[in-house]
Amino acid sequence: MRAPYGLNILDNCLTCPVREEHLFCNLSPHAGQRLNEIKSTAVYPKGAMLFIEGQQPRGVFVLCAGKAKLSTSSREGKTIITKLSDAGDVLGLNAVISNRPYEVTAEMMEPGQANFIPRESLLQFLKDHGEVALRVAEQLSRNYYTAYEEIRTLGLATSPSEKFAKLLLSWSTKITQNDGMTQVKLTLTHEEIAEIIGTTRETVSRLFSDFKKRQLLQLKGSTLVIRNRPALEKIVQS
Amino acid sequence: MRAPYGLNILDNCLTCPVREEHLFCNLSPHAGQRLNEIKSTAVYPKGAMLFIEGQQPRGVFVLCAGKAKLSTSSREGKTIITKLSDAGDVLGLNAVISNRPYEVTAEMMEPGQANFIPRESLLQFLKDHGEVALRVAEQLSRNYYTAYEEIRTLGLATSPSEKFAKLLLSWSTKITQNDGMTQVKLTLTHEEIAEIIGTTRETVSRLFSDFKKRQLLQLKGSTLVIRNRPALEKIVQS
DNA sequence: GAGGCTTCGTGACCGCGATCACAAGCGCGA
DNA sequence: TCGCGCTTGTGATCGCGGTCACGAAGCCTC
Repeated sequence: MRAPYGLNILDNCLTCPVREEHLFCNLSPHAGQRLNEIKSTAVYPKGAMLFIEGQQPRGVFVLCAGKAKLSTSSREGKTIITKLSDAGDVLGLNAVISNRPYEVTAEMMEPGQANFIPRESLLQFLKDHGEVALRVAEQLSRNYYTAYEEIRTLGLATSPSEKFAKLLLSWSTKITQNDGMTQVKLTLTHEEIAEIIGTTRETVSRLFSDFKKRQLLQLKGSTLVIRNRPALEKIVQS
Repeated sequence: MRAPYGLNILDNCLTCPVREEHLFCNLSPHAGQRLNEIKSTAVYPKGAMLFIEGQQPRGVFVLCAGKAKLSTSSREGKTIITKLSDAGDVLGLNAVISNRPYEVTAEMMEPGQANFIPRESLLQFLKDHGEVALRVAEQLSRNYYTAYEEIRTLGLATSPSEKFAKLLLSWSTKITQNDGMTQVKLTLTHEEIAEIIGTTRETVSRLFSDFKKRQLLQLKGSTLVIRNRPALEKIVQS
């Protein structure tokens, strides 16, 4: 079975083998059944907007395949990326729970697939299944921690190099290599990195040059090799 | 009845007349009763730390009287204040729900009183009363929004003056005067304001002078008068 | 393979705000 | 009331990073 955008449709992406902490995994059979009834699956091309900052919350999206970036921007056009999401993440939960407008824009960075659960159905579902409500609370709590980390980064780290080092480390912890080094596939443009750490494209460019010169990292094509983690950690130190 | 620190002890500060959205208000009689059993009340002097960043979560504090500041700091000693709390606020909820260390330090800014609910008791209470769990989710969602606003402020507003204006406006919306102007009791030091907007004490001093010169605000003793809201809003514009 | 669009590298400049330093104001307790 | 310590005002300096400007290098389409 072949979907648009060269993507294989996943049969039921609510059952996620990977993420233990996933909101809708390991539900009771009854709850799982009910969830399947109220969800609907759709496929999105690169650049698709799942929802846009300021819109009334229609519902949540459970990302099954593909990556999405969450961002917010000021009137003057300055944009910051607050989170990169991938399969398993639940998007729009805060807005739905608190019935406020989506606080961020969710844009697909590559073709992907997501389950949509309308707001009213979800709220009813949570009322009927109290045990899931507590898991929602836990998920919201995780969201909060992520946001909180962001505050620390933006508020406490003064220099762009500090934030850059922090970002690199956050990438390298995900995929650890057998030897001391770590390599990550670099899918972001300098512009996007700048929007994550709150600086300009040019500064990111200069940071890359600088860090290469200082033997902290290395670029093989689009693969980023972290060569000296301790030194990066020393730059961060917060 | 007279408590230490010149504070009148409140009889039962879980019943709050003011805040409709309060977590533990308007509970079912049974739940309210149960809550009363597991909570304990204490009185704190100015400067008391309810909990400290990094500590294992012992439980939540429901602030009944007094103000508290939530802050986090880096190893180098730089500190940011993430929130000012007053009566009705629930502190430490995120840490308790997700069982992670307290992410901030909560310090009393003036003498006050708080109810303490131990972690285990609270979790059991939430399991027994599913309807309260959903309200916890809503509270967490509000916490998230607050954090999110902070991210926008720190990440999108470039200049200190922008953040300062934003802060002033957030104060002035709370107490509106009959004429165009608003006045607020200023209880924070310049140092603390600096820690809120992420700049230095000197810059805050200069901002005050500057804004006074530009007729945006005025100081009568410790009372801050906002004289030109539209102009402040124009400075913010994000 | 040629053209055009996005992304990236780098130099030059400059202004803002951090830092340091010190004096003056203010409040609070002995 | 005095004096000490916490606050606040303000000047001088300086370096980082934002901004502008341009050219080079990928990369996808036709």
